[in-house]
Parts: sequence; structure tokens; C-alpha cells
Amino acid sequence: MIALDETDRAIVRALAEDSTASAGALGRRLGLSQPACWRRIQRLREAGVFRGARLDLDLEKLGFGVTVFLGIKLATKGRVSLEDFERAVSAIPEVQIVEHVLGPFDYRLRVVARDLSDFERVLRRRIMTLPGVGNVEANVMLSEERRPGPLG
Amino acid sequence: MIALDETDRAIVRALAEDSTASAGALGRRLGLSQPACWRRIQRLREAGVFRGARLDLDLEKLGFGVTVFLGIKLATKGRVSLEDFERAVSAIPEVQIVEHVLGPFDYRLRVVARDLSDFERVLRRRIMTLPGVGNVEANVMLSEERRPGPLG
DNA sequence: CTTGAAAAGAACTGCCT
DNA sequence: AGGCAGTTCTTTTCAAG
Repeated sequence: MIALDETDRAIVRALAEDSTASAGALGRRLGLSQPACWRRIQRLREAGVFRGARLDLDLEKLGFGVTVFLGIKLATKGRVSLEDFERAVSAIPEVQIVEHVLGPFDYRLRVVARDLSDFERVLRRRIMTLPGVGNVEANVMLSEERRPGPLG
Repeated sequence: MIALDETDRAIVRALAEDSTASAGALGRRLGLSQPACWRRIQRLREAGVFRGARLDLDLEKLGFGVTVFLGIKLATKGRVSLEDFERAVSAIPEVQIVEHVLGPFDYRLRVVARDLSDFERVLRRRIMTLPGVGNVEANVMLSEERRPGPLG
């Protein structure tokens, strides 16, 4: 774990929301010179605070209008079973995120599809046939809001 | 919805995973010249395919070792109730994502906390006291894997 | 830490095939 | 639509105070 002062936290917060902000622009907003801000960003990068820079896509514009969250409870879950499941689920292109969780479910999947009938196809032919699948629960996303998080 | 050819899809896929790639570097990888690649990126941007550039954070390194997914069923859910709930939930700093969903739950929250006892505090004092909260289900994240998605 | 400047690289523009 | 050559801009990096 890394210790950050208030300025560092402001930088991290800003870059988490908009990674295109330059060191100069950020510095101006925080009352720092361009090199000073740049060095801080560099230090944070070397400390491994940033895991990657991603571009968020507008999936609707790309023809994927349906996002569904699946909670999956495995029927049998030895070590082999988990690995089999994970390997099989990784082969489904419509699966965006695989989360291994502890609680009522064993896995949570974020699945995108073109429409509901496309999702039905994925669910019946790909999800329900996964090795070891027990109970499956689905929640269809209506809207999603991202918040700054605890650093905000 | 927008029509993309194979090259466009390769560009979108690449930028979704690494937004720092320059038009020149991307073009080389795809057998395109720098201006050709740049013009495609520009066209995609103007079409609104990209929604924003975010920097993924290593939350563990920042001292937030616990991520929990909450499914929340409201007890009462008229229009006012939904708005009250959303406003109240937006005031909790530990909440990273708020998803309005259709299915067994009404909302799904992604919550981060420093550790489990910190999470307990958030759950008892912030979540359980939200207006209209009925049933709450929690799944603690063990690991998370992002996949390229249907464009990959 | 700052200012100032140089170097590198990326973004953008016309023109041509 | 793609490529080439060139210009302009930003970002990065290095001085020196």
C-alpha cells in the first residue's frame, strides 16, 4: 500500500475519470507547474497505482443494446470444477467480465448481447451448458452510473 | 447504430484495452499508414463510439482491499422511492457503481472498502439505512477478469 | 519547487493514387 | 478509401535558479 497526499489523490481521481488530461492541464487545475505535476504522475505510475488506460465504448452505438448480470451458483465446486468453469466461460465472446465471488453465488458475469433474443441464445446455448452450472440468476441492466469512489 | 468493418473493429478493440496507443503505432500493427489509421479513429470518435478514457486504478495498492457486490431489493418502489434511493446512494463515497436493474433485484452496487470491518461499517451505517431498502444480498469479490467482449 | 527551452513524438492537413 | 510528405501542436525531458 502506498501513501498519497491530498494532491496525489486529486491527480489519481482526475486521471481515473479522464486519462487524456495532460500533466500541464492537470497541474494548472491543482496549482502545480507542468513538470511538478508530471513527476507526481510518473511516481504514481512507477508505484503501480495505474493498472491500465481503457477507452469506454458506447455499446449501444455498436449494436449491443442489452447488458445482463448473471449470478451463477455451481452445482459441484472442487478445484477442477472451478478451473473447468473458468476456462469454458472465457471462451464465450459475449462475456465481458468474470468475477469470482464469495456469497450466495460463486461467479458473477457481465454479458452483452445485441438484443433480448440474442441474449436468450447466449443464455441457452452457452451459459446453461457451462460445466458445473447450478442455479443461474439474471438481472437486466436498465442504467448504470459510475461514481468517483472513495478517493473522490 | 454504426456499421464498422473488420479494421474498425480491430481499432476499437485495441483502444478499449489500451487507450494510450497512438494512431501511428496502431496503424503499423494493422497494416495502415498513420494518417489512414488516424482518420478512422477520428471518424469513430465523431460517431460517438468512444464514451471516455479512464485510468484503471489498483485499488489494493491504494488501501482498498475489499470489493463487494450488493444486490438490493426495494421494499417500496414508486417513482419517488427510486429517486430518493438513487440520491441517497450517490452520497455514499464507497459506492463505485450504481446499476438500476430488472429482475430479482432493483439495484446492484459495487462497493469498495479498506477491509471487511470497514465494509461492515459501510453496510450497517450507510447501506441498510438507505430509504426503501428491503432485501440486501452481498457477494465479496475474490478475483475479476476482464475479457475483450463481443468485439474481440 | 519553479521557469524556460530544447527534443521527441504525436496529431493534423493537402495532395495524390 | 489509403499513402506520402509536410506542418503544427503537445508532451516529454533537461537545463538552471
